[in-house]
Amino acid sequence: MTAHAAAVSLAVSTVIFALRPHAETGRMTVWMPLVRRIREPFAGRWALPGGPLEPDEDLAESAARTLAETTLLTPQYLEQLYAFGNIDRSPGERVVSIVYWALVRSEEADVAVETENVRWFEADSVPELAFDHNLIVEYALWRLRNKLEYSSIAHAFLGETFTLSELREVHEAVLQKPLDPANFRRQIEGSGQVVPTEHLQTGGRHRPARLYRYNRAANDENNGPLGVRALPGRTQGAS
Amino acid sequence: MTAHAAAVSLAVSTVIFALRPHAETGRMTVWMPLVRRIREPFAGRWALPGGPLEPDEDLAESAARTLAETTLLTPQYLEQLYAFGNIDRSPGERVVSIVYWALVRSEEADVAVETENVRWFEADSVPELAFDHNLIVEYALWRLRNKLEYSSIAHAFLGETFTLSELREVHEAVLQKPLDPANFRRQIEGSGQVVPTEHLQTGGRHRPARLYRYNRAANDENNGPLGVRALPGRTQGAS
DNA sequence: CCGAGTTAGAGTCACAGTGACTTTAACATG
DNA sequence: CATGTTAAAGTCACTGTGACTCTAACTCGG
Repeated sequence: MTAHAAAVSLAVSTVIFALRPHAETGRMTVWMPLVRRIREPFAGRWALPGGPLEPDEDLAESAARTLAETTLLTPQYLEQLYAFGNIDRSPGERVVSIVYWALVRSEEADVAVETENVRWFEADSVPELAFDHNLIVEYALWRLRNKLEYSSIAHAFLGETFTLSELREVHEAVLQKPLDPANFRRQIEGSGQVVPTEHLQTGGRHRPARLYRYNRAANDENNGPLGVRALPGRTQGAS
Repeated sequence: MTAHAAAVSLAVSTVIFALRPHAETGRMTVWMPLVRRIREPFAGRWALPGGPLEPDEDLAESAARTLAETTLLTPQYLEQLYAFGNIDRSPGERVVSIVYWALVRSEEADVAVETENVRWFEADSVPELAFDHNLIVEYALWRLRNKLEYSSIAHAFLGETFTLSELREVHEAVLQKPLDPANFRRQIEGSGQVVPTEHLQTGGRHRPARLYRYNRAANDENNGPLGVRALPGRTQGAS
């Protein structure tokens, strides 16, 4: 445990997910912001936002910081994904990257900045990235789709309150398949992961839909000893 | 990503699980080997086996090496657990620990060495450990019990072939509850995660039991892009 | 050599959850 | 005010599961 300063650098990167309408079809799909590398190796290539771990910050803090610095976004959900540390993953030097994945609200992603060096890509068709970041993106997408089916993280893409149709749209966008509205309603309501409010959403040319709110208490139970929280500001991880 | 040598040390530790009979009851329970620290901080305390990451080895390699050096064991299963990196988890210096968890066969654990500085503990009642290792053990146990229910890792505790009763005994030991033999058989056989051999195991004072073998092909599908393998020697992780 | 004891392994039954589908409610729009 | 649209509730057949029963095939004690 008592290591002297080794020739191994430690970096923290983050895969950021948001839902945005597809270019042509207009349907919601999964997008992520990438940053252009300005130095070697892989100068000019797109890569995940991140940077070296500062000695005075926790891992999740570092992820949130670099995430905010490059994209000006604040995540609704932030969880550690994996530590990538193969010897040859960075040409020339040895870098171990601890990667986080984050979910941001769609409305926030809509007003996100796009600059010369920050651009949004559809998660399923990112270009060839720097380092092993294509593998990382693939793994993060797999985790997102996996976790959506047994956990309740979909609300992190939405606002404080939402209709069940909106929640279903999130599921459909992530899982890339249509879901039966009636069955979806039955499952979500039965799981207790959301709680109905007394407000309805009118305006559509149809019957008004009830607004629901995420039920934190019912979901905190199955998170294990590390207790991943779904709020910004509060960091999670080891104690 | 291009970090200069920071004041952050990087270590790799491993939580090793094996099944051994309980001291009094004789029933199988989950055990783990711990090593006694011989230097500060926490000198004298028990801790997870591990050490600093060498620049020329992958993360999983480092886990397997320190595991073998201290306990002389070779794991049947080795998977990354989590990266612990809170600022104050190690007094005085900043250490980020990438923790793996491993499963070893029961018969191998039976002949494992016990020295002054290496001792086996029951996983549910380890003493107060060094650093945040109690939290790490708790999380690893949670992952083990969680993953046993949706994946097929139980065979890693057993030999090449095994009866369904032996496999059920592993599940009962890990989950700490009895399972109905008939229902367990139905589920395991239906899942296709094991395949029957043509051999029977005689010798018990009852009807002979068929020996089964782990079905690698049927289980490799749902492991995600990282493809966690269940064999020693072969390392997994990022490419 | 036989009966008792034990576990292997197959089978039964009631019940809960799910996918596919139908029906009614309540809005906006033309 | 008729029409289109989605909300929300309800129906039905099917599947997997927990609890349980029954038969098979061995070892061991007498």
